[in-house]
Amino acid sequence: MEKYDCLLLENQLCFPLYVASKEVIRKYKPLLDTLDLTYTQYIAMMVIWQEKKLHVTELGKKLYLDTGTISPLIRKLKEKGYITLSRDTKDERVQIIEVTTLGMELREKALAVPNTMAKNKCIDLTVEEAVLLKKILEKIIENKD
Amino acid sequence: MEKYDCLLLENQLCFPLYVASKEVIRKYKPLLDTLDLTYTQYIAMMVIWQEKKLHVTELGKKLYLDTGTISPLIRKLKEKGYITLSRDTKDERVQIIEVTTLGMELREKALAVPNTMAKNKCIDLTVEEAVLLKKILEKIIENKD
DNA sequence: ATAAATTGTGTTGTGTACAATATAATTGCA
DNA sequence: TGCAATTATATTGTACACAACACAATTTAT
Repeated sequence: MEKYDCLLLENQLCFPLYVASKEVIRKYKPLLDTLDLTYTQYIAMMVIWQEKKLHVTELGKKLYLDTGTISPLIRKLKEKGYITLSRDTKDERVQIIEVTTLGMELREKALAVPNTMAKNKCIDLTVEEAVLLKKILEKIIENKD
Repeated sequence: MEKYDCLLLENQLCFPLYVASKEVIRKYKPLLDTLDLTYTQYIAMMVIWQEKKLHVTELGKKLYLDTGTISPLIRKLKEKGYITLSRDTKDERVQIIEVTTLGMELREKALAVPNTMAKNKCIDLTVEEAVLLKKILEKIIENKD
C-alpha cells in the first residue's frame, strides 16, 4: 500500500459515479433530440407532467437545482410552448409553472423515451443490480448535510 | 400500474445517478477550494500525478472527456503552474503534458482531500455497499457502444 | 406599526460538457 | 510518389451548474 494510492483515479468512487452519470445522459441524448429536449429539460418536464401546476422553487427542490439553473431552463420550456408562467396573486414573488396542452401532448411522445431505453438495454443491469444501485444512490443523496 | 409511471421522476435510475454524482462533487468542493482546484482539475491532476508525462489525448481518454473540455482545462492547469505543455518533436500535432515541481508539491497537500472525505464520512456507505456500487457503475461505463 | 429577517426569484461570472467544425501533421496505400 | 484517410488538437456554440450577489415581497418580532 503506497502513500499516494488514495489519489489514484482507479481507487475513487466519485469518478465512476461522475462518468456513469454522464454516460447514461449521453445514451438519452439521441432519444431526447427527437423531442427537442435536453436531459435537464426532460427531467423538469417529468415533474411538470406529474404536478401540472407548481412553483419554481418546488421544481428546483425536486430536481436539486439552483435558481441559476432553473431560471433559464423554464424560460426555454416557455419558449417551446410546453409551459406558461404567471405570478401568484397571493404572493407576487412566486412564479407559477403550468403545463400547456402542447406540453401534455409531448408527454405522449415522451413515452417512447423510457420504452426505447429499456428495449435497447441502454443501462444493461440485472433487476437486482438496478434496485440495489438505486437504493445505494438514494442513501448517498439523503446523506446531505 | 399507470401508463405514465415510466415517466415519473421517482421511477428513474438516471436521476438519482445524476443527483448523487453532483452531490458527491459538491462535497469535494470546500476541500478542493483550499487547493484552488475544481473537481475536473482535481481528477485531471490525479492522472498527471500518476503518469508524470502524457499526451493530451491520453488524458482525455482516461477522464472520458472531449477536447473541448480538455483544452481549456489544461490551459488553466498550466496558468496555475502545475504542468508544462510542449510539442512532441516526432509528431508536431501531439501536445505533451508534464507535471512541474509545484504540481508535485500540490500532490502532498492533496492527500488531505481523500483523507478528510473519509474521516468526515462524506460518502457514508458500508464497505460492501461501496464495493458493490463501484462494480455496478463500472458495468454501466463498460456498456458503452 | 415598523425594522429586521426571511423567502422567492433573477442575474452575473466561472467552469465545465459536448457536438460540430476546422486544420495541420502524419500515415497508408494505390 | 502523391493523395486520401486518419489523427491530434483547437475553436465555436449551446446548455447546464452553481456560487455570489441583488432585490423586492412577505413575515416575524418587538
